[in-house]
Amino acid sequence: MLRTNPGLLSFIEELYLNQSRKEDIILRTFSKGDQLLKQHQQISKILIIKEGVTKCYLTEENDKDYLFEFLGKGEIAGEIEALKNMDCLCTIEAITEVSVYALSIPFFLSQIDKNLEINKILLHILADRILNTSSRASYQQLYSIEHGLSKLLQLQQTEQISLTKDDMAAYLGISIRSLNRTLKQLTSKP
Amino acid sequence: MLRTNPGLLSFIEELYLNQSRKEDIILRTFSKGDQLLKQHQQISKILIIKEGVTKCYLTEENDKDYLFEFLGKGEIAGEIEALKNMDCLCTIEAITEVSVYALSIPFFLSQIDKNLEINKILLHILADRILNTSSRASYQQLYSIEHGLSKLLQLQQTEQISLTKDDMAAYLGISIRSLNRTLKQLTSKP
DNA sequence: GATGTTTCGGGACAAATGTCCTTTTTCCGG
DNA sequence: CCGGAAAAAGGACATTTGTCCCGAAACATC
Repeated sequence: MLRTNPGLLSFIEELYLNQSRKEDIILRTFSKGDQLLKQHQQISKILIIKEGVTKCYLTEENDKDYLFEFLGKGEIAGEIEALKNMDCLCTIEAITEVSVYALSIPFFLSQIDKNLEINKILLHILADRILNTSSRASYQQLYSIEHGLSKLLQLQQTEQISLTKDDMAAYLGISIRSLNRTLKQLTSKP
Repeated sequence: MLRTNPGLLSFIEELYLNQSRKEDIILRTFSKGDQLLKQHQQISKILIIKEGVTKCYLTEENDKDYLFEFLGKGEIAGEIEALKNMDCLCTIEAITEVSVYALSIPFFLSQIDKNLEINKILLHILADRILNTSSRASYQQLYSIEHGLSKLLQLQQTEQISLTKDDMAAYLGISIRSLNRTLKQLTSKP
């Protein structure tokens, strides 16, 4: 639900501190609501989240949002777009204060081209993401919306964040009306 | 819908012909209905499809199947499980006669460990798969079932295969009853 | 504090979908 | 060719979900 990757974070942290040029990896901060990457636009940097939580979503042609995941510490964004040289697939938006390590694209690609270790790390990241996406897709068939919703509510507790109802509905893939109904059920029953 | 990867196929073909030991990559054939990999079981080989079409699905605890994709020439299976050293996520089943290149797991992992080129190839494969899965997930929100269904029917025409209704329903994520209804609509209207 | 404006929740209805069960079709063995 | 079993199709109903819209609450303005 909230994805994190501590291993990648410490790896990048080290890269950041040891870099010779001081332009390959820079630190950036964003305020709540800022868009780190925008759907259909060219990416400017590859981002690794150092602190904070973002949401990753895409807006479909019918104006509905499809919210893929919440990204936390150590999660990476933009790497697929860089690899495939394509425009941004989805929008990454800060839902808390966020700080990130931003790698320049040439730097990232040159590393991919020659650094075996980074390749392996990235391979595992992408594999994890596939596992995550796949299991979520089937999860939404298997479990009831109640189940997903209560996990969302939990997430807000533990992370001390507050999601808008729009976000919750977009994540669960339902309308706000349905969300309200389910919320009412949840609060009355248990 | 039917995924293929001609580039990977010719790459493996070459590896196969040039291998020194004759056990790293072997050829295998399967009949329609055979299961190449089975969910929850350990994988024995990494497979690359040389010829034929398979379906990739997982059976949920409520006994419903979730059909991810149809895999054709050049598609790979088992690589994520090998990488993450885990049991098979889904079942791969032949829906036509199928022949595959089967790589031994130690061979595959040793290549990953030291061969930069294979790493890069795999990276692109996984990136493609993420793009594919993501766009399909949102696609199913955006487009009507009619749309997906007519694409399925087309696929059967062009590939000269015939899917069972169960498969079609599992792919579309609906019940057979719904599938029948939609089929009727499709045949009456246009 | 009254009034207008915006946001939010929920009622009412319609559409879509699943489940259950009956009817129809298909397929075999005799 | 017939009868019966098995598979497929479809009718009927219940449930879920979405859309539309109205009224209540929150907020701002004067």
